[in-house]
Amino acid sequence: MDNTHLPLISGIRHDNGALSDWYDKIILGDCLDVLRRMPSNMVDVIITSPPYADSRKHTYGGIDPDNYVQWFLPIAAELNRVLKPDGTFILNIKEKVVNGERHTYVIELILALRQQGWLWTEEFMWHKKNSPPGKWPNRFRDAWERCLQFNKQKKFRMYQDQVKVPMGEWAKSRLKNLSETDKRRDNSRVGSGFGKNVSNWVGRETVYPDNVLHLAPETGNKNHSAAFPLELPAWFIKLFTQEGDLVLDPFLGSGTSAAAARQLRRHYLGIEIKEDYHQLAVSNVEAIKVFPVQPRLFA
Amino acid sequence: MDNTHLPLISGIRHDNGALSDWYDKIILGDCLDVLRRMPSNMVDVIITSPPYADSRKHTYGGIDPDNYVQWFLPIAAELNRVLKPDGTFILNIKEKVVNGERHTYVIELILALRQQGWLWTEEFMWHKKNSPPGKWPNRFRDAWERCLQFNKQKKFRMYQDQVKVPMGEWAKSRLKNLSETDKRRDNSRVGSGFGKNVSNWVGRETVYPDNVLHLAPETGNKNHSAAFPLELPAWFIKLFTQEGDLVLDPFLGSGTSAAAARQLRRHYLGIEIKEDYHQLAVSNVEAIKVFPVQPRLFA
DNA sequence: GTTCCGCATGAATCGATAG
DNA sequence: ACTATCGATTCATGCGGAA
Repeated sequence: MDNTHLPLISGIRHDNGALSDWYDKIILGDCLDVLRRMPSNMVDVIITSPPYADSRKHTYGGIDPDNYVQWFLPIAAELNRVLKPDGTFILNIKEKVVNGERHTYVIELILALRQQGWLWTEEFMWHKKNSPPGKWPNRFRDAWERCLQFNKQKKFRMYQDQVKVPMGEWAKSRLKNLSETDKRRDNSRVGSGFGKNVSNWVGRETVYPDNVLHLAPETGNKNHSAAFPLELPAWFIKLFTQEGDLVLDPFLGSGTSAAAARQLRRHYLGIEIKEDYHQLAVSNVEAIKVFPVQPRLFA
Repeated sequence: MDNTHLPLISGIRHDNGALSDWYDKIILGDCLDVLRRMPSNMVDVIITSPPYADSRKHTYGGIDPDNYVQWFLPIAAELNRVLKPDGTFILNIKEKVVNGERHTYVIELILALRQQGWLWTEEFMWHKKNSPPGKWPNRFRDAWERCLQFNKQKKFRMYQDQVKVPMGEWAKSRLKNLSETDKRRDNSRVGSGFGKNVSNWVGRETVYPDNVLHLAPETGNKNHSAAFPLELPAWFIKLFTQEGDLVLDPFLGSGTSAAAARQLRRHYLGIEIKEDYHQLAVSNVEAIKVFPVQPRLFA
């Protein structure tokens, strides 16, 4: 595979060189080591889905739920350092069931991160429309995950207009179980808008979303499985960054965050410890076709 | 208003009399006092939405978020005592935003309840489909609340079949085609003595739900605002109790939990400290029309 | 080219059985 | 007794092949 246009760690100066040396890299290595070499206050948004406790034993060595907080805290400290003061950290995570109970490592992590200085600004909810099946005598299948938002300070950048949703789309994604009458009502509303003030309708074409995301997890459409669908990091990237900003994912996995960043013309920096995942990420990010940053006619 | 058929606290013996003395009552009083007079192990399910920190100041005197856990723990201890060993406690709650952050009293409460002996079995998510509009520079509108499930032991009663839902739209197209194949298969198998295919497909007209509830919050159809819509407690009541079981809500508010229990022919016990809410609850519960519990001919 | 249809698959969990 | 492994259970999506 030809990665020459995607320089890896070997091409990076370790003397706090130009920030752009860190742009658009997919680095093979332990994220704690790599993060410690990065300059401070350079990342605009961090979006990551760290290995779930014990669930990727063969991939990451498996983090014991009881040691999860202690394992994550040093990494979070570095994430805090490299993040810009007005940047945002999005943590996609969900506690697993241990011995019939939801384990508490996630909520303990929230408390620990606050003690570390992070502000727990918000908890978004990712509703997984097609969660894996399963039935147990004491439990239904799990259809949601947390997307925890942390910040370094109360004032942070947020471009809410970038994630406004057309009302039709919103209603569509609202839920598949919308009744036919709802759909008809929606259509009739569009039709009945004819006599109304056009500017009113234009103004109502898009609405702000809420803090619940309805996305289907990506299932084996390629020959890999992504932790989350491209739309998930894309949504947060649009919300918290502008074109040319830097998106960091310290647990890149198959590269979804970096792919989303590239597609949205943000710079990306991904770190992945497993070589096969790293290769997969490079390949997946390469596959993203982007227009040149200035797709205009020659002057 | 004629409440004679809904005896209140004054009609209850304080000597641990018959359990049925506590059935179908709506009690005006402080829930901690009332709970302490109740016999142990008598309640099948507890469903409640306690006063939100600081947000009902004029109603409940306002619980400071920083003291929320300490305020709730003694109540939770009594709830644990009165709950049957195989019963379930559902806590509908959502942390409010304080000083730009989600406050931590809810997740601290989870940890404290576990230390008290509760098992944190599951966290259901209530997605509020029509959440009230609102926009802030750093935050979207909040469209979900937690429904925390706690139990006294790993084995608890759960009637999953009672909350099955129709299959998704996707099944219709498939069901058509597969029904023909299924019939053919069934015919061939009838000859060989295996006749379970048809019944399998009949059973598959409904599927088990997941742990995300999609309900619209009750909008001001009365002149009050209900903490949750009737469907919310109804769902948990169907899931965790059978007809004739006892449903407890120690913070009854306008009576939604008791109304749902009555409608589903469960016994109810509601406690409410504010007199106007108490009256409202009595009125709302009275308004629920139910068939007699034993609509049979005289023996 | 479209549309339709069949099929594999996913960050799961429990209870029983085995060591 | 305590840990490790395995089978059973189940929904909705998107891909690929077929009509």
